[in-house]
Amino acid sequence: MNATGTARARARAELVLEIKREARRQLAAEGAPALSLRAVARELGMVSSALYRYFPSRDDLLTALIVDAYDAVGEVAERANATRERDDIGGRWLAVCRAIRRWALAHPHEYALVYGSPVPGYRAPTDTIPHASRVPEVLSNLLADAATTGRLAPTGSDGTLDAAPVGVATDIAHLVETVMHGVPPAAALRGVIAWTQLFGLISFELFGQLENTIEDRDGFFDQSAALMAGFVGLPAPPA
Amino acid sequence: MNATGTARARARAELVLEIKREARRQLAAEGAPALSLRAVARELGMVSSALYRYFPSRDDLLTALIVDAYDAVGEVAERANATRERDDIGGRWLAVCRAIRRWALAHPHEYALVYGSPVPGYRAPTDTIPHASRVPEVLSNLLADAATTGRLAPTGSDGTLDAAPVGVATDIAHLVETVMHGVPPAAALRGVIAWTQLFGLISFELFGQLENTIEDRDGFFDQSAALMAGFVGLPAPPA
DNA sequence: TGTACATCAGTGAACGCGCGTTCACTGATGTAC
DNA sequence: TGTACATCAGTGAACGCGCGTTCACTGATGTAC
Repeated sequence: MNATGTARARARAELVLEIKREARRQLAAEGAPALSLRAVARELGMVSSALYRYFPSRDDLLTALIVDAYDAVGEVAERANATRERDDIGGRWLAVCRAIRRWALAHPHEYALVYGSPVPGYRAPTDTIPHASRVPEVLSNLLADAATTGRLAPTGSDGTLDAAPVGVATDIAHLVETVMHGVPPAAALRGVIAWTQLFGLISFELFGQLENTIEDRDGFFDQSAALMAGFVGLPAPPA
Repeated sequence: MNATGTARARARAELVLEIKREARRQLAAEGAPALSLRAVARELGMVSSALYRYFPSRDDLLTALIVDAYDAVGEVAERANATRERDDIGGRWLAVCRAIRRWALAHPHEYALVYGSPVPGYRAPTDTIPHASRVPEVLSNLLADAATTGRLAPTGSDGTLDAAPVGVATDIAHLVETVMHGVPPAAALRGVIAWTQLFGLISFELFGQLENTIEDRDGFFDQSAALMAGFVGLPAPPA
């Protein structure tokens, strides 16, 4: 009865990991809709019904994979963010953008699982929300750091949202309150837009929309990250 | 043997349409991976093997749906573009963006079919390319019109891409040559970025990433379109 | 216009497959006294 | 420390289902003379 529990509990925890590992392998090979409990069990040398000791249904296994994927991309974003000096806002921005893209290219099916079209018939439970928030939080912190250290260039007028409908102003105000402390509303709005651009570009690259248009994917991505930094008012990333 | 062909040929053409219509209905209800030839046939009151007279395999039916979806979104973009005066660049931009989004919201599964994660095991044939190009072409024409009528604001330095890697410069030069006639490279680059942002935002809205973040979706979308127009150097859309 | 033949649409049965999930069971591990 | 009982992991068979695709066939439509 030590910290890691009984032998049985430890075996159980390990098998949960192995099941997810094998499921992730099949996800990478075939995509989410083709993921099957039976195939996972087969590969693990178990009988399919045995999996029900660990996951009550296929959907629960899928949920676990989604949570893991969000955590994985959240973690690479956090780590990339931490590799730069806190004051090196431009460097942090570029590093985070690149890290997310690198993870996406290395794990295209896991990326698709969370940022692609929803799996039909599957409805994500609310437990995934905190895990999904890790990337937005990194970006929000970055913006907040830029704002509070005076490194955020003014974007139009005085930073307020005079042209925005009241609904948008409310949404942005809420974001500023909760995660983007000290960020002027105009910059916060642009930050959210940059966030959608970042994932839009990665999805386009991964899902084939850049075919025959942009061949220098690395170069284009860096250019895009630099220009979007400027759009938000962040200092230019180091070249 | 008139222009529409024999009775048999006309019946055939109609049935092809009906099959696609039913397949689209099931797509909307269940999503692409759940689309089955048998279910389509059943709903049409035919035996499943009869469908093979019209589509040699499930993948061919899927390809037909993809082509139709690209054409549908391309057409709404073209029509929206045509509703404004040719010189009303800002108005055209906003109208096109909104039309694409409206179509996406009305046909989420068709949108996901072409802009979402690829269907596993399905490899799109090259015949889809021209249909996929219709939206980019509308946006490119819009940019070209802005440039040639002097309505494109300069974006940094002299419009050249001095900071861009050579690969990106080549890609952009190719775009300018083929579809963005007369557009300065710097603006063309920003145009492509805006294109990725547009679809990134629509995908985020459709696939649930804006949940608990942006509630005023309409307002946010318009704000985004306006700010991205500015980013590219286009005139501000009318409020 | 009428007939003989070719083309095509649609049928129904079958092949072989894989899936998620349930259930009664055996045997091993853990717990309480 | 030893024993009696409870908990849990994994088995194997089964249920009921739907899928894509093939194939030999019937009967209707179209074509050539």
